[in-house]
This record gives sequence, C-alpha cells and structure tokens, in this order.
Amino acid sequence: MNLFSDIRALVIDCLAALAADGLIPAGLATDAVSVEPPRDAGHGDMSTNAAMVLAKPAGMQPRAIADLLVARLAADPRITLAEVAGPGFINLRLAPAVWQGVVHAALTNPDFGKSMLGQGKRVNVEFVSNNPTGPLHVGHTRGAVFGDALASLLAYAGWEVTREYYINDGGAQVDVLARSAYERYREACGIALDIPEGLYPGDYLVPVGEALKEKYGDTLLDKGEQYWLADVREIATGMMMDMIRADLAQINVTMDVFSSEKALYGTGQIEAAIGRLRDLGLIYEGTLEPPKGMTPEDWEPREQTLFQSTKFGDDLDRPVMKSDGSWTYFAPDIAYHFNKVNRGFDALIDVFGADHGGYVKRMKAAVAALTENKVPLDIKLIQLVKLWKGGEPFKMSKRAGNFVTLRDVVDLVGADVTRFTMLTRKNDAPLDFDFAKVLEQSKDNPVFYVQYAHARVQSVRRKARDAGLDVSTDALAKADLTKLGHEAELKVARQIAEWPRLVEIAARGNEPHKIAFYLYEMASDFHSLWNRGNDETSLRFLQEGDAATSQAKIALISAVAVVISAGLGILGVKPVDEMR
RNA sequence: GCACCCAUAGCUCAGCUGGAUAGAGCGCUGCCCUCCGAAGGCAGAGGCCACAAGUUCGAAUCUUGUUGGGUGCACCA
Repeated sequence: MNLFSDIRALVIDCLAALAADGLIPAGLATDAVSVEPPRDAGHGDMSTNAAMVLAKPAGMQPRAIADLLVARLAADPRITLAEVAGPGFINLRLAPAVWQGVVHAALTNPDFGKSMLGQGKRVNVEFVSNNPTGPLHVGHTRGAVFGDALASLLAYAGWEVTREYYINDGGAQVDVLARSAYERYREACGIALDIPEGLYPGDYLVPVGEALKEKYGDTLLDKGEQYWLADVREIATGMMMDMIRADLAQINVTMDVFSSEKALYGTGQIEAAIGRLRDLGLIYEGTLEPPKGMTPEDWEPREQTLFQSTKFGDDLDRPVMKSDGSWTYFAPDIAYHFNKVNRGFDALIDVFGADHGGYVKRMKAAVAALTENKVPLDIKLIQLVKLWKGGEPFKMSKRAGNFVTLRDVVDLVGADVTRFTMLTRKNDAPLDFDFAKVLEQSKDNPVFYVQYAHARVQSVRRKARDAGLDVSTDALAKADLTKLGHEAELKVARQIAEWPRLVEIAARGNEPHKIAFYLYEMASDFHSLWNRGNDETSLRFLQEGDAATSQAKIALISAVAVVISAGLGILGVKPVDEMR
C-alpha cells in the first residue's frame, strides 16, 4: 500500500497508452519518472516530472508531452485535477476518496506501511561486535541501537534479516583480559590487589575472579600463565559475553547469531577464504612502501603476504599474513565475511565505529573480490556520542574504567529515551546526548513530543468512549471520512500517506534516523491539528459536529497513532498510552 | 603526505538518491489568553547551502579543484 507508487503506476500506464496511440515514441525508458509530494502543498497533492525527463529522449517539448499526459491522467477517477506548471511539472490533485482510503487502510490494514522492497531477500546486519573484554559503553550503545533499528527497518521493508554479533575473541586483547581476570582471582584468594600497567583495572572483573576461585580454589596461584591462560581466557570471555548480552538486553537488543573469531581458527575457513583470493590471483608476496609524510619510527621493509585490494578501490594492498607466518586480523575478517556470504545472504551490512573508517575500503574490496561483486556490503560508520547534562559536559562519577557505560545511560534515562535519542541523528554525524534535555517535557524534545502525541490520541479515545462514542476499530473503519476537510486534517492525512513511501526511502539508504524525523513531523502535524487544549475541551471539540463527524475525527487521529506506533516499533521504542 | 566523513538561519539540525520561492525546533520581534492545559495559537525578521569551476531543461544534492574541521593510516584487533 503505497499511494505514490500507485499513482506512479498510473502515470506509466498513461504513457504506455500514449505510445500505443502513436502520440509519443514507443519504448521510452521510464525509470527516471518520479511521483512525489510537491514541496509546496499549494501545488497539489502530488507532482510528476514525467514530461521533463521524457522530453529529450522523445524529441518533444516538455509542454507537449505534459498536455497529452494531463488529458489521460484527468480521466482517472482518483485524479480531480491535473495541470501543467512551471517548467513542465504535472501537478495532481487527488480525490477526497483517495485520502480517505489511506486513513482507512492505516486503520484496518495491519500491513499498511510495510513494503516488499526487500523481496524477501536475506540481509545480514552485523553490529556492536566489540571485544569481549568489558561492559558496553556509550559508543557501543549508539551502534547497538542503530544496528537494531536498521534491522527492524529492513524487516519492515520486506527483507529477511539476521542480527549478528562478531566476537573479536581471537586476538591478544583476550589474553590481556585473562591476565586481568587472574589478578582478580588472586584478589579473591586474599592477595592484595596490584594490577600491573596495561591490564584492565575495571571492577567488573571481580565476579570473574570469584568464579575462578570457586572453580579452582587456590590451585592456580603461583603458577605460570602457561598453566592457566587458556582456561581463564575461556571463562573470562564467556562471562564477559554474558555481561554484554545482559547489557544489550537493557536496551532490548537481541542478536540472532553470535559468531566467534576464535572459532574460525583451525576450521580451515581462513585458509579457504585466502585460498580463494589466491585462486583469483589476488594474493602475492610483496613489500609495502612506507606511507609518505608519516613514516613510523620503527619502519623496516618486510615481505608479507598481501591482498591486492587496490584492484577493488582500496588505496594500498593489505597484508593478510604477518612476516612470522601468522594471520593478521584482516585474514579472519575476510574469512568471516566469506562465511556470511556462504551462509546465503544476499546483502551484508556492517556497523562500525567511526574510528574504523580506514578499514572500510579493504573490507569492501575483500567481499567484492570473494563474491565477484554479487553480494553488496554496506558499511555504516557510527560517529561519536558527546555527553552533556544541562549544557555542561557530562562526567560520570568515578567508576572503574572511567567511562560511561550503557547501563549508566539506561539507569539515568531509560531504554526508550536512550534508543530514540540515539536515532535522532544521521549515523555519520556526531550526536549530542544531554541527560537533562532528553527528559525534558517540551516541544523541542522529540522523544517526549512523539510519545505525547500518541498518548494524547489514546486519551481522547478513552474519553470519547466514556462519553458514549463508538471508537471500536469496526466503527472507525466505517467512519465517513468525507467529513474531514479542514486543511490541517488533510495535512495529517497526507502525512499518513507519506509513511509507506518514507519507509522505502529510509530502507533504501539504510537510514533509520529518517523514521525518527518523520515521527517528529507526524507528531507536530497532529499537535497543530489538535490544538484544542486539554482532554476535556478536546472532547467538546469532538462533539461539536454530529456523531459522524466526531467519528471521522477519531478515525483520523487513530490512524496517526497507528503510524506512530509502527514507527516507534521500528525504532524499538514502546509507545506510551498515558503521560505521567 | 594519503584516504574516509563532515561544512545548510544566531544555535542544534532536516532536506526524499537532481526538481518549483531551501525547511523544522530553539532563540529573537509583534499580536492572541489572562475562568476552563501557555507543554498553546497566529504573524514576522533571519540564507552567497564553506568557496570556485563543470555536467543539464534544473544542483544544497552529481564531478573536479580549493579552504576549514573530525577520524584513520604497515607484523594492534
């Protein structure tokens, strides 16, 4: 159900009919024909650029095509007015019944807004994916919220989505974790704590130490790490992953799949992935030039096994094997992406922190090479979150680790506010998060404003029901929407009609923030329509006309609530029914 | 030195993959209540879309260059 694609289909049909009649050349490409809401509502409900984009290939004046097209379009019952304007736009005015149909559909069709854009294809969204060495902090939170909302958006737009977490447990930092946990184990055994430089000091490892004490007693004391490192690493990473899962649960993020980097070793998958690149002639032994302008101090030329990523748009070829013969971090990453491809995904999305920007080209190059450009990889970079409180930079009271964790944020403002706020910016723009402002009950706080709109609709419905109006879905579905005619009401109807289209636009660009902005606009349109004071006066306003009019009004605002609820659902925010 | 991201109203930011006179909120100015929710409403001022070329019917949007800010740049993940 997308009014804009319906009307676009109509335009295309009319063009075909004109071609069939020999009035315009046959076989013109119509890809560039679009139907959009005009910027200025005074221009009509919709406008199409068809005449302008076809003028050149048809070898005709835009005006001539437009005149022909207008005549055809006007014959459709949905169109009440079609006229040529400006350089060749065709502005369309739609019949009231069309808008009523939209409101009706929003109320009665549970799939209103959903799209088949994804055609049921499988997409893998990989996000968070941080090292299992500690709790999630604010930066991870933004990535988590973004990835989760993006996944929901794509699901809503017709993709089959897998949410995936890649556990970076193969590198040196999990050894550091194990050593840090061992210090906590000693502490649990009654030995004074003295954490060496370079280890993780966070007190979140205290329970790990205790668990180790529980399991091993004091048998690990005074033993070299060759005796305990592997076991302690296993237990510590396991507990860290439990903690991370619990952190994610705090903001209602649930992963479908956890993949482990470590688990790739020894399976032959890395060798297979690199082998495939080698078969493609993209692996060679070579020596890289030092980067100009900033040669590292310890630079020495060394021969490495390199992947020819420059063939796929990277700036340098990248090492997959160190000079000592072990894999670089890039190799398992290639294997992991190959693994995802082999699991049958039609598209891959990675959500990275902005500090991994330098990694994007090589990863895309690897996937492009492995799949011969068949499986697209989109990488979304998440910019930093700056924390504030009432306009002042926010500092957490000192805790172990000295960073603000996901739990800190959720404790202060709750999961819903956290999620919505994190989505009020494009992923590639820095985000200001002000603990005071996000809780403010005012118009310039989008979270509140949207929730308030939803709550207000529910409140009006309750009051109307108590006053004896039938507000059941059945009754509203039959409401006579021709009673709606005020400009503010039409504006709301137009905004509702925009919803399915916006979903597709947001999904096409992997941009969930557009949902948040849309919801704010929807709320704003609703509030200006319903500027009738409190619920009591709202009710009186409702009852001003006859019962049919009242019902039409309720139908309209109920449709607003349906759309807001759907949008919040994508963002992973629970709509509220009552403001406190 | 190279690459990536960013640059839009005084402030914080949208801007629909190229559309018409560039939008919103806050702030500012003026009006509307002063008994029912002002958490409002109406109106207004405010712009060289960083700069310069190019592409075409048409550019904030695409290309190239310049300036200014952020990030990252070989055996760390």
